[in-house]
Amino acid sequence: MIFPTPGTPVRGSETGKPVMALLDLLGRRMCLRILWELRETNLKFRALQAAAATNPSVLNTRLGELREAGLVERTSDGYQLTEAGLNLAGLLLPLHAWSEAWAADMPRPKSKA
Amino acid sequence: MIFPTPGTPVRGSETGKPVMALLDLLGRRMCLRILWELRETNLKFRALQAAAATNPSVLNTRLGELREAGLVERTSDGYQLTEAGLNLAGLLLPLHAWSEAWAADMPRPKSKA
DNA sequence: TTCCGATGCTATGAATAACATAGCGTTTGA
DNA sequence: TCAAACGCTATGTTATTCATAGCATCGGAA
Repeated sequence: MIFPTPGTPVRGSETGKPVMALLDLLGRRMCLRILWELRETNLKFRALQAAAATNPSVLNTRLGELREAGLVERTSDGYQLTEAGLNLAGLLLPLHAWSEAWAADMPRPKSKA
Repeated sequence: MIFPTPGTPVRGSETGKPVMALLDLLGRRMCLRILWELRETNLKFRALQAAAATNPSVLNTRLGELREAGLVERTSDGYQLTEAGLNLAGLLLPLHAWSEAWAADMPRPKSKA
């Protein structure tokens, strides 16, 4: 599959704009989740697999992409975010608070209407 | 497929935590992209399809999910973000600047080493 | 040195989702 | 009243993901 890289076309965009490559990358299964799980701790392969409740093939594929993208690196202490990865994860942190407000506004889950 | 809703299990998490539902939702193809394209303008179905360079079935599926999630609504003037959707899209805006810095740090696309 | 368990994957086949394209029924405007 | 735009749905093919099994390596204990 196309590897999302700034400067080259990706799914949904031929322009090569970095943000398009990023949106393609982040839109792949478990990608956001991996960044989320690693945001404040290193995790080894199996621990990450358990944390994200995924299967090894998808995990390994995503990890390969994230390493290629310079967001994740493998150390003797497991996978961890690079400096760039940490910066990106930092941008994702507000999603937590947003999601709580979102949940509070959603009548469906507990059908309290 | 499981519909990501706060309070119910989603792919990758049984906890029902809102942020997990959100990460599942955002991790679906074209979901981030749709939010991105609608961030500052309404778009009708076909215009959105062209903007995101996708096919109508995926687009329609995602739009259904996003409308269920209360992030997108359909008006006589096309699809637009709800207030919640606008708030979320606002959180995504910094990705643009981040991606530019990311691209600048990546030696690969232009192999300038 | 020989186990054993943990680790980091790879392999495989089935299930699911996405893709590309055609086209249908309705609305809008001329 | 006709044509173009619109919002999709349908269909068949391809790509991705899922679930599970299993293998090679490594470190530590016996």
